[in-house]
Amino acid sequence: MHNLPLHRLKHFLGLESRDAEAFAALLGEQRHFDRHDIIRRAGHTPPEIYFLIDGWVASRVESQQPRSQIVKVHLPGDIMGDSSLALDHSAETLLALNSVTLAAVPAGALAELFVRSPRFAASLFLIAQQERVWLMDRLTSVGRTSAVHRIGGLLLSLHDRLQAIDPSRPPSYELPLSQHEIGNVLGITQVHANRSIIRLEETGLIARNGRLVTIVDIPGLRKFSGVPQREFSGTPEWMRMLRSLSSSG
Amino acid sequence: MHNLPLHRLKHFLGLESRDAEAFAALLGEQRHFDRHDIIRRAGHTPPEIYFLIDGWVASRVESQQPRSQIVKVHLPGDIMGDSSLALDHSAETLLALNSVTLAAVPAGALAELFVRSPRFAASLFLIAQQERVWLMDRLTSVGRTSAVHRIGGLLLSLHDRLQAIDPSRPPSYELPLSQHEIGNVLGITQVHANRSIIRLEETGLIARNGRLVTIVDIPGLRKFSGVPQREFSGTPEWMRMLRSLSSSG
DNA sequence: CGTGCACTTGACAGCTGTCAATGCCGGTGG
DNA sequence: CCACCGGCATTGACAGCTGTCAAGTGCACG
Repeated sequence: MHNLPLHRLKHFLGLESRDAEAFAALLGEQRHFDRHDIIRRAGHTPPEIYFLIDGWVASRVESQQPRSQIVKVHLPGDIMGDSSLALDHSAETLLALNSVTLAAVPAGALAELFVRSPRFAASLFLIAQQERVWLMDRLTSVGRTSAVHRIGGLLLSLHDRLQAIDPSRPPSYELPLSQHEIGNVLGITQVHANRSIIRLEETGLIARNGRLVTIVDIPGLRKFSGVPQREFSGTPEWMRMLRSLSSSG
Repeated sequence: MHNLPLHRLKHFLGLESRDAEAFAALLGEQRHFDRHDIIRRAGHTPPEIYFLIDGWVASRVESQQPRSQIVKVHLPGDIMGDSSLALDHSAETLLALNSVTLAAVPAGALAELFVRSPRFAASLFLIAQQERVWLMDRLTSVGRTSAVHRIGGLLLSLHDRLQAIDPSRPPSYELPLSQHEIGNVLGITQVHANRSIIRLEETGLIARNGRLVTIVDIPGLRKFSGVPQREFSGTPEWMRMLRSLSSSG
């Protein structure tokens, strides 16, 4: 049994709230996937969302082949598939990048929680906004920087997010993406991704050992990649007035 | 006095709901801006959001100069500034592209409406998801297609959104963006934007007359640009169970 | 030991950025 | 009214970044 990574939900809810646990109670059976398994294919839309418990998942937009693009790499604690709640046909394919454990929440159960706790609703709203900000940063990186800088930005932002899950973790992690997939995230080809990784390594900002990536110089890489370090507020003032499960039952 | 463009709010709420009007009642005084005026600068975060009543607004992420990137072109009916509700320091600068009329809603008032109408909360959540999907499509366009295709995709998606505001509108509109700004949206330089626009015009898919853009062949341009036509569900089934102002007072 | 997948490297073409000059046009001051 | 000016659009020349094609290497796995 995994210890559920509720850090993202709790970030906006605040520590006194029990809403994260209420959300966890909605989770269905845990499902497991292996690398390259497709969790949900674009076009299908079972009205449910997914909570990523363990492993990495890519969210890929299928434009006309072979122009698909990985728009998000999900890490444990992420909510997945929610961007397709607004669509009749989901926009993204969810693809396991390594061994994955997740659980689903039906949209109806989510709606009930929206009613029971406006604060939970606001929190989910803010998490979606957080995803928008990250997506905007990624668009900026892809739109305005060269391949080497994009790689740096990707490796750094993954580091930042892993750090948020486990602050005691050293600046080093196993990257389960192939270079083809890395290129797919960054909007470059596999061959050019390879060359750019090597050139980034030559700057001394990162080091590699197989797929183990180490950020050697975090401030240096942050400056180099130009990716801003976003500081997301905890529970905003206006959110404290919202009823939470902790105060209603 | 403008007729408020509530089409986007009503899309998910459904016609029987009075929530869109309740939201409209929260709007502060109308404010006016001229082209090039800065509505809100990145870094500042008054806890409020904006409702765009008339005109076009660019949302620009300020990375280290001069690497800023326009991540969204807002049209009437859009909610602006909400992606920064989660941040201590807003990520985006809002910039008037032509004559703009808008009104603000304090975050506190928004929170009250979240409590009074879970259905409104869900609607705002879905609008944020819709923005995520569009942003994902834009990232795909920038990441995986050449400059000519990106221009086509931008012009087509603007057409689609204008069409959603006024379905009777002909496939022709005044584009208030300079070529420098177009390049800034697409992740290319002004010079290359110019060349690409001219090459797109030569395909016969679009026509120009000054800044008046006409989409000559809509299906052709859709195929050419590779931008999918997203169909956003109206009120999803799971949302119908949510209490709305129409049924609670 | 063969097979398949991922990574690496080279050569070359094509797309895009940079630098620079020209033309156009509306607004301003003389 | 006209000269001047600044912003924007257009064009040319050239360099540099990135994609494509192709071949070779290394490694895990059966």
